[in-house]
Amino acid sequence: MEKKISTKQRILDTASNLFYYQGFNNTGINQIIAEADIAIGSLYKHYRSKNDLLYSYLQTEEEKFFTSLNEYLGKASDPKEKLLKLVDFRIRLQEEAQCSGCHFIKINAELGRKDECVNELVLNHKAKQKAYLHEILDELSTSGSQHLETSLLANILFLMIEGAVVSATITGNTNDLKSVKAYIQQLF
Amino acid sequence: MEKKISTKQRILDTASNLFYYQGFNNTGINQIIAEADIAIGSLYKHYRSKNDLLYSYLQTEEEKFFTSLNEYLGKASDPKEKLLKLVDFRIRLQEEAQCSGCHFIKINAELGRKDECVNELVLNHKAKQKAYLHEILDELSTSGSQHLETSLLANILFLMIEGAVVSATITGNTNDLKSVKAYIQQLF
DNA sequence: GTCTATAAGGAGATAGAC
DNA sequence: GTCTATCTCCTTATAGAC
Repeated sequence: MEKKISTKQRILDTASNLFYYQGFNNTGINQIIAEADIAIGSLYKHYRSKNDLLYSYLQTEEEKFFTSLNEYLGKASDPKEKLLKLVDFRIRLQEEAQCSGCHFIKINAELGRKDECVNELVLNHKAKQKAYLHEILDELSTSGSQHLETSLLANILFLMIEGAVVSATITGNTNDLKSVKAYIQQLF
Repeated sequence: MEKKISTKQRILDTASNLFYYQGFNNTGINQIIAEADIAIGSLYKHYRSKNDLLYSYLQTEEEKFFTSLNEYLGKASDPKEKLLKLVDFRIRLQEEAQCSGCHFIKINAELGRKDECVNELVLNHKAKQKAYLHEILDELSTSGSQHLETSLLANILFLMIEGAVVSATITGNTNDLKSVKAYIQQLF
């Protein structure tokens, strides 16, 4: 017994794709309702405004990100392997998305920090990514040699990956993400 | 004899600020002419379209960036000092701009790679930044010990800085750019 | 809950007077 | 070269029928 995807979900899926691939400001309500094949009245019954749709989009992406990441790393136990797989995860995401970048960086670039709700979601997402890296590096420093202060190194690795994802958005390839992998290989 | 800034220049300055601080898609022609205090007819005598204004904006920023950078590094001769000053330069730029990020990364995030002219300007700017870092590292590897393949290290430093500038846009501070400086201090 | 019709305003761009 | 007036289209959002 297959359950039909709800209208509300279909609206969110359509809007999410458009926001991500062509930008929030470049996406009109009319295009969303046309591609979701619904009437405008239906949209505003489910979502108060275009901004409400944006918040739902970002919240969903936040949940999807860490669920998928944990799933992807699931088997790995060695911290170095975890680091490499974490970068692999980002490579896979970008290759699946035609190198369209990070949802949160893009929204921040479009809207700045003015919308408090959006900014909080972006800040929170990035803080969680950084904390995730810090956890992995904690395992590394207790099991092996201590190269650098763990906190600084976690920060630096985070920034490298951020830069490499942005570079993927600009160049359309994942070469720089692969450079990050090569650097991690040499570092530990 | 002070020369008055031309109307054309004033249009470009106004548009550039608006594009940078509130985004390209968030900036309307009406706002540009209002803030530049000119009539719409005048704008279209000087620029064919809003896109034409965008190209001029990016070209000007490209020139300003490397002119200012060379000026800032002018005195430095030691390659390690050059690296640190290069990051200092980015810190200063972000602090002067209330951490509003990189002109080119932001435009790429808003418009993607669809507009060939914009994408070429962004790609070219980033390639020049990377090449600049490579040059400095070449001096380092001939004068001192060779830690890593120069090309990979230049890449990695570039990505770190890119990530730290994006982080400044998100957090509103330059802490991560300062982490990059700390990392460079330890690296060489 | 989904629909159509429409409001109210802003977008980018052009014509033509001065 | 600068101006005003205007065109056409699209924007987000609401009202009210079914």
